[in-house]
Amino acid sequence: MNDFERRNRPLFPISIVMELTELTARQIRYYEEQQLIKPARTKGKHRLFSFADIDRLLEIKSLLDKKVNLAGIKEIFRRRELEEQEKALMKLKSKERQISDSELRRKLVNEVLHQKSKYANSQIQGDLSRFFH
DNA sequence: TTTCTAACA
DNA sequence: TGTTAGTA
Repeated sequence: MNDFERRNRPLFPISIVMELTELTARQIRYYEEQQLIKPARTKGKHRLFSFADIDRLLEIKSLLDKKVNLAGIKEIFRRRELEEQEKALMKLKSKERQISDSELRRKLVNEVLHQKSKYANSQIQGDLSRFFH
């Protein structure tokens, strides 16, 4: 199990979350109603919170202390998600470039080893394969 | 007993 | 946001 799965695993009933966050059940349910958190549910419809949910609730509490209203908090979370998506996209693009580079290298090596280069007939066509593994 | 939803204060 | 009613 990786860290992401660990952080997002639904484990705690609302009573535990109330203790950890010092929020009332009413507040926790209300923040969910306002889409600031999305705890999982048991088959009996009871909420199950993850460590990530708890972190989020603590941050909500902190921001409310700083006089940020729920709309503002929602906006902050929205921007953070956009940043993360942007970051994930850059990572994918980077990976694609790496694949392209390795593919290009593979083709070049293949050309030289099989003397397919347009310089195959030049005098430097000598055995370049010794430069590759 | 705990938690849930809905509704009123 | 607190509180209460009636449930599952």
